[in-house]
Amino acid sequence: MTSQDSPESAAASAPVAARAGVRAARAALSGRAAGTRPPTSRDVASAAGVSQATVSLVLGDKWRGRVSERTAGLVREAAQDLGYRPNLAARSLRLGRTRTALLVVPAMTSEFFAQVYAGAARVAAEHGFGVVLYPSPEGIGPARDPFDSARTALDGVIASSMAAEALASIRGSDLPLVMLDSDPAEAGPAAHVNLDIADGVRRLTEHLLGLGHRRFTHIAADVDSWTFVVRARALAAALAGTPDAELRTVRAELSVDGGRRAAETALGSPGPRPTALVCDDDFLAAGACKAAHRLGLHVPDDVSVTGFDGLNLATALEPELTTLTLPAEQVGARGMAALLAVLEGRPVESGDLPVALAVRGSTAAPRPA
Amino acid sequence: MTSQDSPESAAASAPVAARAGVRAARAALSGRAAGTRPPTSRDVASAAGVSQATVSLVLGDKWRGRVSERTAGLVREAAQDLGYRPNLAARSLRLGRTRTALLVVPAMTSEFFAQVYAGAARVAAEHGFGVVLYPSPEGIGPARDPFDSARTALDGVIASSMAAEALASIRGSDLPLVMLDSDPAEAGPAAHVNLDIADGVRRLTEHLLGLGHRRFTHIAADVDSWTFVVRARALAAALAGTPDAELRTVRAELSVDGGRRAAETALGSPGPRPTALVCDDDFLAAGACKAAHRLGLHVPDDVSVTGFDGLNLATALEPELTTLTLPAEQVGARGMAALLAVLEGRPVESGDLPVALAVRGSTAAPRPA
DNA sequence: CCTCGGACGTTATACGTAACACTGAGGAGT
DNA sequence: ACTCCTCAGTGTTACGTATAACGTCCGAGG
Repeated sequence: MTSQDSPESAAASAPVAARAGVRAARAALSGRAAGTRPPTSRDVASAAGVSQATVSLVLGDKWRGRVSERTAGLVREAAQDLGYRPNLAARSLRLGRTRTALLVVPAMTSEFFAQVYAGAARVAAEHGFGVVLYPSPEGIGPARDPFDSARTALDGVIASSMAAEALASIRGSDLPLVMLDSDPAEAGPAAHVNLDIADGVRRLTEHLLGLGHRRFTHIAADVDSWTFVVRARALAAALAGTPDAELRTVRAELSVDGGRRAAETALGSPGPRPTALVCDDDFLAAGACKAAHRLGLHVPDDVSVTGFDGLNLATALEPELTTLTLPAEQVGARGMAALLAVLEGRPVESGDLPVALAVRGSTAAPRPA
Repeated sequence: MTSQDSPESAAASAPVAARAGVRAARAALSGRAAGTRPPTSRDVASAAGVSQATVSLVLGDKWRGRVSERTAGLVREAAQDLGYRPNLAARSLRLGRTRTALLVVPAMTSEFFAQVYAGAARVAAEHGFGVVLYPSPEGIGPARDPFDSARTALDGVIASSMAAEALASIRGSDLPLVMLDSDPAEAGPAAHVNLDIADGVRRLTEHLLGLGHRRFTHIAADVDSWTFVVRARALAAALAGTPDAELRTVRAELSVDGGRRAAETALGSPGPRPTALVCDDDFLAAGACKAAHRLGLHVPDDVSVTGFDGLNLATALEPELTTLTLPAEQVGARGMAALLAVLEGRPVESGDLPVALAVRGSTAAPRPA
């Protein structure tokens, strides 16, 4: 290997020459089939008879006025022939950007957040971005923060306020951050995408008041999250205008069974029975329906039940749930759009997303006393 | 390379010197706060007073017998102080591997596949891998294959057989592939992770036969996918041993409403009514329950209904669904484990995953004629 | 005749990492 | 005294891309 090809390149460049020789040989052999190594921009260049820089220019669409139409065509053809795909790692290294965003949600197994992901991924794909998920917020094994190792591979973060513990370490990094459905007061410098939950709750409450309900119990998620705080506040505010309305609250673990237990408590308590159970999400509402059933009560005639989120579950139940349908896909899409805006230095478009009230079979006028 | 190396390299190397000078100045200024550029292994090296190569050795855990305990400690301390994180793009470029797997599923908004993802991500994280999702198989805008641009950033693929259209382009690449719940006959060279669905269906059928059911209708998913083919086959096979059992099939769009319509057809058909509706998934079963309700039939006394998958939905319904619970998380975990095995050249551990029969309130003995 | 812009490219880096090939010092063996 | 190890590291390279900084050729203008 201590080749003597040209007189003086001697010691230092010997390995270079050797390697280059090997590669040249391989490349010359068949152009592409050698070793099945994926083709690089240099391979395209030599196939097209131009320099690697020109390939980069043409395929990067920055060639107007710098490369002739004919040459550009040659390059594109060669790239096509070889099945050239740019190496993303090399590009990221060179540019210092990865075109990848991190989405942090409490649990992907929730249909709601799955849709948030879908929306974010859709918008991302339209702009050549990818979306990765924060791996298992539930925590795997020893609590090594997975964000830690991945942050060099990210351009920005979109985070739900419900993923509290993950947020701490993310705040520490100086990555652009977009918060979803979070307290505007503490979002700090981060952009945020919010829902007009207060308005939705007001309309839901008016629907129930209009049916004649006066005794409400809020089946409240036992989770310390902005979105649930807002729901509770809005419900209280919406009932405040009706003097004879009364509101109690029972906290529930966020699951079907948690909802069932809370509703059994609410419906079995001494004193006049509530006629409307306003639940913090559709699963809680499903549990509430089960509780009613167990106590021999009929939904909606004995007790009305409302949900929150508008998941598929809402229409799978019998009766179907009256619920507030949150535009989950839109939340994700707007979140990604906001992140892209931040990354490009554009102003973030603001305005809360509307929430839809879906009136279905689980609510009706209460039976007269 | 047409250089005249020694004396007059002046001109050529001038920019190098300038750049290096700038960097040296910046680095010297404050060690890390300059420009907020993330620290590199070279920064760690100079902070620890060693070479970059040593840093790589120590942090890569390949230093036994090559670096003294003391020096290693110094390096680790410096890395800690600077908050050093290896640049993943650079590492991938150097190693030609990305430690990233692609998961291809038909829809993330299905709870089942969300759990598959969770399992895959868990195992991946345990091995320092990441999992990305095939972006929107539903197809965004013009059908530019998203896999196309991303394949250089992947080490392997895990794919559900239900994501048919995406599979074509993936088969073309020579990435290691693991198929989930797919036809062993056509999996080809790919490894696969399968479920013992036939056994589950047999147990489910025996449960129904044991209750006295003889007239079955299969509410079959209107999807051309291996897993549904197996379900249909297994059901027919399990009933074959009981001469007086009869089986009809109604195809249904894979949704609650599809299930409702199919069940209305099944229950409203002329001739003796089926007493058991065996549905291809839990959403179809929910629809079947709604259909029964609309026709004034009681579940399970007038008609038994069974689901498939064991989603949260199954226990949210009233009555709760008797269903076959698929170990979705395990499927994802085994898929990732298989991919890791392939990547490391280890043999893939085989054996079908068991399926659990959950007997709940939606099945009972049929009312005597 | 000289020069001066385009048009059309090319050359030479740098990005941050991992790994190979070395080196120098201090013994051990013969 | 010589070689041969081992220890404890260092110097250098290449991975594939994007881009700043240069050429070169050519026709037109002075």
